[in-house]
Amino acid sequence: MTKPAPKTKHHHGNLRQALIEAGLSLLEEGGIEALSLRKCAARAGVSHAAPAHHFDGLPGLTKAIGEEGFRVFTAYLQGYIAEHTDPREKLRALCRGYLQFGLDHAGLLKVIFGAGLAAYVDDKRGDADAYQVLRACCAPFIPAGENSQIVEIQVWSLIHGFTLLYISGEFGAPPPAIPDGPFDQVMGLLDRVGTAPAP
Amino acid sequence: MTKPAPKTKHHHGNLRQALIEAGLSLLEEGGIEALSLRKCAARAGVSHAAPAHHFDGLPGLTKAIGEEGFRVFTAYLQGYIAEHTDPREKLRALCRGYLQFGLDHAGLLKVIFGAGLAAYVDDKRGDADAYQVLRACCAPFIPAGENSQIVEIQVWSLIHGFTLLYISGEFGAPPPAIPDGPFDQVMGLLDRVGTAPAP
DNA sequence: CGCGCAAAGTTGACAGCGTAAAGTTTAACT
DNA sequence: AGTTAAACTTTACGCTGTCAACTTTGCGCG
Repeated sequence: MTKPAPKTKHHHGNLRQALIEAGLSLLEEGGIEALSLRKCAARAGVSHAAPAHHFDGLPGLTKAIGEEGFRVFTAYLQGYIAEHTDPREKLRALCRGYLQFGLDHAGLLKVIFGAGLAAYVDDKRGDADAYQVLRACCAPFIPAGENSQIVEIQVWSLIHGFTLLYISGEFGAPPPAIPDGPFDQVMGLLDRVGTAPAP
Repeated sequence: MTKPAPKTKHHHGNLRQALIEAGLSLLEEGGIEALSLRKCAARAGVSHAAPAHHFDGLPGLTKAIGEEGFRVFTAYLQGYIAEHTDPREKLRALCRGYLQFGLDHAGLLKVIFGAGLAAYVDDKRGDADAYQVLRACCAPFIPAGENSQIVEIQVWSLIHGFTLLYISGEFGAPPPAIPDGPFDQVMGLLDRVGTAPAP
């Protein structure tokens, strides 16, 4: 399948990517508990010490997996907001994509936010990463002359907290498909974002 | 200090509690990474297999530590809301206590929410646990005839997400004391909780 | 009163983990 | 063709959780 890197292929031919994909599949199958350096190596068909030549230990491999996962995460958000034009619906769709990513890839979400998101954000890529997508969706709701970060942090905190609590079962066993009613009700708080406070 | 359990003291005299407290101190010193069954045993002065007689392995010890931590967490929330009577300020104080607990005991917070909060909630204790405190603080803002859970979930999600993102450094390195301005601005979203949607 | 028995704690072993050092293969480049 | 460095393997070490077997302790019951 994916072989776009003909740089060096002494023995294996594009290990590194094979290790990352092994890690991703381990993550899907057994959650974050199941992720281990040695199992990634075994699944890629190399010895347990081979990854050391491509990553800086387990933290390095985990970071690389997180970077890959962050791209998937970004694609989720972009895919969900794509079908909407109204700013409010767009913001709501962003949150739905956030939650759905958490449901589909719970282990990956923990990897991404386990090391601090800053490790994956590449400022040079412009609006191609998840935080820039959030930023763009929040922009229409920023009151004139106010700190833009406030709204972003409000939205991010709300959906991030909801997603983590939801997938860890705090609101009851989560069905794989998001029930529209309750989700929309909770996210109704977003309708107040950026508006004047109630009297 | 704490010796309220003279049940059995064959050799050690209240191991179990000693193991829990060892785990708590390990958590404070080295975060969740530093918590291990063998280190707890060593710190309590017993062999590495001793904990098996008191807990069901590491998961069992972790759960017990989480229960203890949950009591501290509850005390934080109660302490912070105690000094306020206005419902809005009470709700804000609750959130401040939540965040401050996360700052003071980051490892403990991860233990508590790592296994699902439901493991620690004891319904019989009435309003003495953290969720009941949250419930009580949300009660004044529930619109007549509406599902009370919605507001609770909104508040919980917002402060939970904010706390986790804050302590993991997503908003920049967190100072140990919460800066009032930004915190109040973000929590300003709470002022819209339970009010009619904006036109 | 003393005996037994179960609870509490110790010791030793095992598999799995991450990591480091040393050795071997392989490919590329002069 | 020979050298050199990267890629990979092998071996080993310390740490982890868990299990089984053994020793000690002290309570309760005949």
